[in-house]
Amino acid sequence: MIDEQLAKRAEEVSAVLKQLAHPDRLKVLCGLLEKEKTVSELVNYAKSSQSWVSQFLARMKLEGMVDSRKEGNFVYYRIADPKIKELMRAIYKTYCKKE
Amino acid sequence: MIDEQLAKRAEEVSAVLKQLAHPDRLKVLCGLLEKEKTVSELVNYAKSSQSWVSQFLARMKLEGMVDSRKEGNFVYYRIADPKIKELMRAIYKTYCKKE
DNA sequence: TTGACATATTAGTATTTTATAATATACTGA
DNA sequence: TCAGTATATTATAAAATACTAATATGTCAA
Repeated sequence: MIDEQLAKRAEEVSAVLKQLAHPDRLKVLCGLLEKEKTVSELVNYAKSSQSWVSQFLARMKLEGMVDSRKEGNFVYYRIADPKIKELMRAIYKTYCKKE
Repeated sequence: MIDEQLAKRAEEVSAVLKQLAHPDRLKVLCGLLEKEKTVSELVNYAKSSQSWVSQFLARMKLEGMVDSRKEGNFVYYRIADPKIKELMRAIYKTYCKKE
C-alpha cells in the first residue's frame, strides 16, 4: 500500500521536504534545476542575502541535496540528488500545469 | 521555463510543503490517502497525541488541504485538495519505488 | 441528567528556524 | 604585496514551530 510505505519513510521524506518548504530555498532549487549556478547568481535569482543563501546551501549540501565545485573565486552549486529534481518537476506539474 | 514558473509560485507552494514537512503530518496525510479517517484513527496511525493531531488538522483545514465532516461523536477528515493527493503520490514514486 | 467518550481549544514552554550583521577566508589580478 | 571580489562562518536576536497539559465542548447512551 502506498500510504504505509510512505509513512515508513516519513522521517526521511519530511526532512527533505523541510528544505523545500521555504520560498527562498525553493527558488534557489528552481534556479539550479536549469543548470549549476554560483552563489551570487542564486542570491540574485532568489532575491535573498548572500549570507543566508550561503548558510542554507551549506545545510543542503550536508544533507546531500546539492553539491558544489570551486572555480577560482566562484563556487558553483548543483543539485546532487536526482530525487530532488524529480520532486521539483512533480511539484511543477501539480502547481503550474493545471488550473 | 519550468524553473521560472515554479519560482513565481514559491510562496504558495512552500506553504503547502511546510505542512507536509513533518513526520506526523505526513503520516496523517498518508493515512488519509486511502480513505477518510476519524481523528482517533489518525492519532493511532501517526502514533501522535490527540491534541497535537487535532491542532494541525485544524490548521490544514484552514489552508484548504483537508476537510472534515461530523458523524455523531466522531469527526472524519479527508484530503480536500486533489493537488495534495497528486503530490503525495509523486513523493511516493520518488522515495518508495526506486532504489 | 449523568457519565463516558471524541474532539477542540487554550495556555504555556522549549526548541528550531529565520534572518541580519559583522567578520573571516580564499582567490585573483595589478 | 595589496585591493577587490566571492563565499563562508559566527554570533545573536526575533519569530515561528512543536509540542504538553489542562480544560472545554459536544454527543451519545443509560
